[in-house]
Amino acid sequence: MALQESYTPSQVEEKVQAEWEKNQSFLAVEEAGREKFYCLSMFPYPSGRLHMGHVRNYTIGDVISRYQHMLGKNVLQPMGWDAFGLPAENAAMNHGVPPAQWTYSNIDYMKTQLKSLGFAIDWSRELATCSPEYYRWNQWLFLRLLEKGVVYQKTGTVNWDPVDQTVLANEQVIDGRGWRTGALVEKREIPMYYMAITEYAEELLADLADLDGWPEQVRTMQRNWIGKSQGVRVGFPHQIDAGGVLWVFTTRADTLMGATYVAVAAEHPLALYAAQNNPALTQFIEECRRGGMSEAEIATQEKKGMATGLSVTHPLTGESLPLWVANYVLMGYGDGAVMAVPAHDERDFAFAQQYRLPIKPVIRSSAGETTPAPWQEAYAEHGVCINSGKYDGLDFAAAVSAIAADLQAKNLGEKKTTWRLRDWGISRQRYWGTPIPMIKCPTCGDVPVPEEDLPVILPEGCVPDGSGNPLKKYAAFLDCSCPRCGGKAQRETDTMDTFVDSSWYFLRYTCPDAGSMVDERANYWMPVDQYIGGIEHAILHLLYARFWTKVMRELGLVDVREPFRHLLTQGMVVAPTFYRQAEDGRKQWFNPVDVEVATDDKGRTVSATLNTDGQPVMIGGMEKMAKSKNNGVDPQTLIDQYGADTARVFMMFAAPPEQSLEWHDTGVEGAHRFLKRLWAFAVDQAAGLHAADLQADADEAVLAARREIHQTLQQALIDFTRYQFNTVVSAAMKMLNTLGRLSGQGADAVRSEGLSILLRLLSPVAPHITQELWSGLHYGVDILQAPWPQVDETALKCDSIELVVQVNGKLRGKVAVTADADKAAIEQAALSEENVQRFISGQTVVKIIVVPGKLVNVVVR
RNA sequence: GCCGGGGUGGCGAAACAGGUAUACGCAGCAGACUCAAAAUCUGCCGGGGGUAACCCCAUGUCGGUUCGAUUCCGACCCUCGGCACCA
Repeated sequence: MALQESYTPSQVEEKVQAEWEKNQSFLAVEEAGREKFYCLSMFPYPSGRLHMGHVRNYTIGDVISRYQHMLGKNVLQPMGWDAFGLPAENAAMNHGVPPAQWTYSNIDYMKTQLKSLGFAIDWSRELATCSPEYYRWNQWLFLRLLEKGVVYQKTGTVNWDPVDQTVLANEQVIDGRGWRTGALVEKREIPMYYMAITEYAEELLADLADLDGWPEQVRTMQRNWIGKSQGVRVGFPHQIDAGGVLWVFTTRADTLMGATYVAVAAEHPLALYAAQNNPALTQFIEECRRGGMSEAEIATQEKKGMATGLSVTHPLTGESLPLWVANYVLMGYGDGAVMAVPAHDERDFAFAQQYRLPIKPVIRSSAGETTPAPWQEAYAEHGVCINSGKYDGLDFAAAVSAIAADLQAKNLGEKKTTWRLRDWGISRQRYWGTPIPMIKCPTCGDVPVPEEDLPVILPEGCVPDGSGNPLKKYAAFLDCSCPRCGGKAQRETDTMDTFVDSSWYFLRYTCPDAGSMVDERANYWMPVDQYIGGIEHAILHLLYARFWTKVMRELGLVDVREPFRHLLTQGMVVAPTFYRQAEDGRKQWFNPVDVEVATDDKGRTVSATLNTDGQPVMIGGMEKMAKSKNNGVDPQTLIDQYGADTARVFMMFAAPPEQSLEWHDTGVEGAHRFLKRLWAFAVDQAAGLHAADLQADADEAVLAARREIHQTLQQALIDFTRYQFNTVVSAAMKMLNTLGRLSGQGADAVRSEGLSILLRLLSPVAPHITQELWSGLHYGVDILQAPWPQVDETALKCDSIELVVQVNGKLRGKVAVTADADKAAIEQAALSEENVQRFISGQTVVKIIVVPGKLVNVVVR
C-alpha cells in the first residue's frame, strides 16, 4: 500500500495498532531456554483519567520493552490496576456512587487511553486488585503468616476525628485538623494487625548490597530507613512500682555519666501513672495527644516537656535523675523513653536550656571540655571520656564496652542492636480494601476464617459517607457464625493497607489464571528485569515488595530472594502554576491551558493573563502536576491533537527519565514537527531508495555524511543501554538533518541505509510512524522483527583528525593531523600553530600533554 | 527536624571514565515562498569588548585538588521528593 502524501497520526496509529492486535504481537509466552525480559511499570491507581506522570512512566517502560524486544528477548510487559484505596471512597462521598462502580468505570476509560498510546502490553494478563480472584490471595497469605507468627496483633496510633468519629489518613489531617470537619485531630490507640517486617530487617539490609541494578540513592535511602544501630539498652531503677526499671536505648552509652534527666513519651505508662494525681501533667499529656501522628509533624513541632515529679536512679552512680515527659520522644520507637545527655546531644541541649536542667560535659571533643551555648556540632563528636570516674581516658568503643559490661553485671543493661524500621501495621478502618479474614467471637476471641471459606468477599454496593466504615452497618457482611464454636459472631471490618496489594502483583502477572497464589510460571519470569516507577516509592512500596517476596520464598512459593533486578526511578512531571490571591489570603489557581503568557523580546516570561477575562494572574513556580495547584495538563488533549507518537517523542525528548520534566506546549509542537519532517522526507525519497549499493566513487561529502550517521548511531546505541532516551531522540533528529542535506555521487545509497537505521533506532520511541514507514518503504513487513542496527566500523574511518590545542588549559587553536600521527608529529603541529605561537613566545614550555584523538595541552611558565 | 536528589544560555537540556561548555530542540530575530496569513524552508542566536584576527567573563555561591574541573573534595545558599494511614 502506498504511503499517504501527508502525515495523519490518527490513521497511521489506528492501522498499526489493529495489526498488532491481529498478530497478537505482545502476547508473552513462556519459552524454556529463551532469554526472557520482564519489564514492569508500577501499576496505576484508577483515578479517572491518565495523568502526565502515567504517560511518562509507561512510555519509558514501553521504550525499554520494545528495545529489549528488538534485541531478541522474550519480553513480558503486563498492566493492571491498583484498584483499592481512599480516592474511591472520597468520590463515593462526593457523588454518591459506590467505590466499585466508580473504580470499574475508571478502569474502562483508562484502559482505552493506554491502548491509544500503543504500549506493547500483554493485556491477557491484566488484573485488578479489587477483584476477589486477586485479593483472596492477600487473605490466604495473611492466614499463612498468622500461623507462622509473622502477622500478629498489637495496638497502634491513628488520627481520630472526634466530630466525624472516624479514623483519618495523614493526608486528611491539615494543620492538625480534620479536612472535612476542621476539628482538632487526636491521636488514639487501637488494636491492629501487624507484619513483623523487623524480623527481616537484617536480610532486607544485607541484600541491598546485591541490588547493583538499583540507583545508589535508593539503596542509601532504604539503608537509612531500616536504620540499624548498635547501642546499649540501659535500665534506670525506680521506686514507682516495686522493682521497677525504666528501659531506654542509646547509641551513646559512652555519655551515660553525663545523663542529667530521663524523658518518656506522653503515652508511656510512667507518664500516665504520674498524671493520675497531677492535673497539669494530665493536661500536658492531653495536649501532646493533639496534632497529627506523622513523623514530620512531630519532629518539627516545638519541643515541650513537663516534669513528672518522679525520679529514677542512675544505674552506675546511684544519683537520682528527674523523670520528664517530652513531646519529642516517640512511643513507637524503641522503649518510648530516652536518657538525656544535654552536653552531647543537640535536642537534649536545647531542652535542658529551655527548662534549666543541668548540663554535664563528659567527652573531650574538638570544641574542648565544656558545653557553653550556643550549640556546636563538635559537642556531639566521639571523643575521650572526662568527668566520668573510672571511665576517664577511654575512647568511644572502649567506654561503651566498659559501661555495657558494668551494666550487665548489675542486670541493668546489655549491648543491643536496634532498628529504625518499625513493624508494618496493615489494618485500615476503611471499606474499600481487602477484608481481613478474621472473625470476632464473644467466646473464642479472634478466630481466623478457615481456608476453605476464602475469599471473604467485600460487598460492592456500599457508599461510604465519611462517618466511619460502612461495613460496620452492613449486616449481611458483618454477621456470621464462629468457625470454632458455631455461635453468633461478627466479621472483622478492618481492611488491609493497599500496600499489601502492590507488594506482590508482579508475581500474579506471571500466572494470572493460577488456581493457587502463584505457580511455576513465576519462576520462569522472575525476577523483574526492569522496574520503572516514581522516585516517591523509593522506600515504602519497594521495601514492602522486597519483604513480601522474602516471605513468599520462605513459604516455598517462589525461588527469588529479590523481586526487582534493575530499578529506574522516573522524575515527576511539573508545570507552571498561576494564581490570584483573594483578600483573605486564599489562592485561586488557574490551569496553564487557560492562561496566556506574555514574553519580552528575549523570550523571557514577563506577565500572564487569564484567557476568560483578560485580567492578569500571578506567576507561581514550576510544581508537580496536581489537583491542588490546578496545573495538571490532560494528556488526552495532546494525544487527540498530535497523536501518540508525538506525545511519546516529546516525553522522551524533553528530559532524561530520572529528572523531572517541565511541561511546555511549544516543545510538543517541536516533537510533532520532527515527525512531520520525517514523514515528508520518507515520502519524498521513496522512489530513490534501494537504488544502488555504495560505490567506490562516492563523493567525499557523502562519505562524511555516512560517517556522521554511524558516529551518531554509535552514541545512540550507548544511550539506549543506559536508558538515556532524550539523547536517542536527539540522535534521530541529527540523522534526519544529515540525510536532508545529502547530495552528490552515492547519496541514494547512503540515504537508503541512513533512513533504515533512523527508523529502527526511533521505533521503540515512536512505534507507529516507524512501522508504517518501514513497511510502506518496503524495508520489511514488521519493524519489530527487523535486526537492531549496527555500527559499520569502516564508515567511521577517517584519514585526518582535528585536535584541540590548549596553552595552560585554555583553548588557543586547532590543528589537523593524520589519524596515525605519532606524539612527536602532533606536538610539532601544535607548537607551530599560529595562535599557539603567540601564547608561548617568551615563555618556557614545561611539558606537553597529548590526549590521543582529542587534544594537546602545552604547559608554559 | 531527619533521610535522599537537583541547580549549565531567554527556556527544556547535552558533554558516556577529569580533556573543545552550551549538541539536539523550543522561543526569538532576519530572509525566501505567498495578494496576505498560516504552514514550510534558509540563516543568525550565552554575556561583554574588537573593523577583524581574536580577547575577557560565564555551568547556584565561596574555597581546594589538577597541566586542565559542569565533572573530584569541603563549606554555604536555593529548590524538590520521602518521613510509615495519599498512591
